[in-house]
Amino acid sequence: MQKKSSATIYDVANRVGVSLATVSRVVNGNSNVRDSTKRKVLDAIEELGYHPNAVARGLASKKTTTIGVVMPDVTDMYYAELARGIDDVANMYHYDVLLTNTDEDPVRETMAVNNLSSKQVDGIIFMGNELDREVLNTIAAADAPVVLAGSVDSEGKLPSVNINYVNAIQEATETVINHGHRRVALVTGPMSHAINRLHRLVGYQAGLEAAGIEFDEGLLFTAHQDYAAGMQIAEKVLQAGANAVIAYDDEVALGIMNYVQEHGQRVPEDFEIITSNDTKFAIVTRPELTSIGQPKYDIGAVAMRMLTKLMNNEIIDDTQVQLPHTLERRGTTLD
Amino acid sequence: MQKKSSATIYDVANRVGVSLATVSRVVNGNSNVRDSTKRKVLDAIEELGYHPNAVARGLASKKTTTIGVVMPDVTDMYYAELARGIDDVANMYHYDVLLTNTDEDPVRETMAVNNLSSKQVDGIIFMGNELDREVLNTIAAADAPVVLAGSVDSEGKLPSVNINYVNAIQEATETVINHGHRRVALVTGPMSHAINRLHRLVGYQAGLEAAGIEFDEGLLFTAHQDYAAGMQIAEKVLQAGANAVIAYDDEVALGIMNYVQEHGQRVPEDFEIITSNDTKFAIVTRPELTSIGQPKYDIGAVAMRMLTKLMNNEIIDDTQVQLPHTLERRGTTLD
DNA sequence: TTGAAAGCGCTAACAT
DNA sequence: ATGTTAGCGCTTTCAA
Repeated sequence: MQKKSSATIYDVANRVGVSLATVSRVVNGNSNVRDSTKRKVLDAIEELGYHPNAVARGLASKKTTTIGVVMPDVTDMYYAELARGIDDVANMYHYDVLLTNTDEDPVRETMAVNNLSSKQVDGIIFMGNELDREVLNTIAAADAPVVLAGSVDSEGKLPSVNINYVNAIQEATETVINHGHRRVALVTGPMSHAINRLHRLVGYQAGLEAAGIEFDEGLLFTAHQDYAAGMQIAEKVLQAGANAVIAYDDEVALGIMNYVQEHGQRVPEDFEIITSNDTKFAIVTRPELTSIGQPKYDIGAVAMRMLTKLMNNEIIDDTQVQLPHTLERRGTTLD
Repeated sequence: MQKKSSATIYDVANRVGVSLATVSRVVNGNSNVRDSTKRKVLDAIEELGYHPNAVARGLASKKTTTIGVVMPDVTDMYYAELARGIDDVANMYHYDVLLTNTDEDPVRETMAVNNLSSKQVDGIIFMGNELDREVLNTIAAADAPVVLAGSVDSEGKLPSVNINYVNAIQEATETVINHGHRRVALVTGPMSHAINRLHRLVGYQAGLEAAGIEFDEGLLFTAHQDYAAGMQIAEKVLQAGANAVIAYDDEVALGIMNYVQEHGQRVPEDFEIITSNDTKFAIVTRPELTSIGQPKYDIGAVAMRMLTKLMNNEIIDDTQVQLPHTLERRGTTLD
């Protein structure tokens, strides 16, 4: 099978009788081309079916107009919605997106970033957990800016777009407490992740403290980010005597909801639930999930927009953006 | 800001005192290198922190080890799960994935494919609807093989991985009819899409015919692929006097379920529902959705595997793969 | 406004 | 086993 090698810029130049440079100029919209020649070049491009080779262009210009997106899992609705925001504004600015799933495995996160920089991406959007120093160095060496979307780094120094997790969780915690449910459990991911240790837990504790409730480590739970894990942890949550739960993931929250309901709890009368991501999952069940409202699409979109500026060496006033969050009161809380 | 230009193959060669070719050989695992020099080269690579530039490699070798994935929407769980299967085996074979959302807009599908081929992807996985002739030609010209995943082309000629939609829908239709629900509605996407016209509708009609029920066009409905659309169409479904529905999308099915329940129907006693994609959405509600079971991850994985063979010019016995489907009987059907 | 020419970093014959 | 030498298709000074 022979590659029907497509026309190159050289063929176009030849056809018209101009130099490569001239063709390159019209292709790239450079103004310094006489209208008549421009027209001739355009015609030749049309006739020859010429399409610029982005790889060659990337090598010559050192810009690939490609960015890398590193995320835990596309099938996680939260990240998928961020990814959609990223992709839309990436397209808007004519960037393509190289996508990698890592399942939050630090080893794969590192490999992903290294791989992306060998592909010479112009920038990276990172979603996940800790980006270790080594990786950061790799990125720095590759001179590709990074922005975190819906993620935090423990030093809080990297450009990032988030909501204020501390406040959001605190408000959620206070909400159920105010409804008289004072045994509130917190279900998050591992405390080794900065976002859980430095944000969610802190907000939770602040909520307790505001109500004068002593922190009880026995009400702290860790669960994987899926429905089955929610079902599983729910048993322990109930055993711990909780009558409310703040969950960090909608599928987990749903697992908990179904489990507790099937074990004699009325939701929300006996047991309240607030979830964190307000994905599509939150509204398909009965009752619907009360949730922290996050502008997920916007988090992705703003992160990507910030990245375009970084890639362009533009000055950015604030690289630590916090978008507003809400509390979407629905059926799993009282009132 | 100055790019700390990283080491090139040239630097490594210089350092060791060998030629570019030799370094290239060890980097690419070519056996024709003496062990001692190989070691020296490896050391130099380590010391210099050399990372191969994939763009340069792509230009020289005409292989980018990148494939393109064109899909309607990452936030659609069905496609997200396919994408995960694709990504996993892509990584397994050391390909990177360039992802594009098209919202099933033919214009954007075309643009996406054109763009991907200008980026010189080695192959494309397409999910969506009709790939028009023009686009197909573009791809052919780019010499990049394409395989459809969870999608069909009206001519049925492109390499593809699917389930047997006709049989699956027919079985679903017969199932509810056997339960005595003979007014069964079909909710799909637009009939302009081959998969609806040539597969789903056909299976539905076959199911009716097997039961000796006459086809009633009034029980045919079109809805967007989301929850709100399901809610909306449900009203009409009820007005049409249906007592069962076969839906092509889980979110749509959920919208229908919630609507009909809120309008006096008991599910499944009065009204049965069978959905098609068996995504995570199917099991989080009460009742859980009865669904056609599709090996979504595998559809993606197998499609990607097939693509690797195609990119490798390997002989493939069957380019029209149909994976087995099931019927997952859950709470929205009787028995 | 246009052209000439030197790369970008690497692979792949072809020699040796 | 290793080196030489052309490119790959394009951008980008620098001249004209």
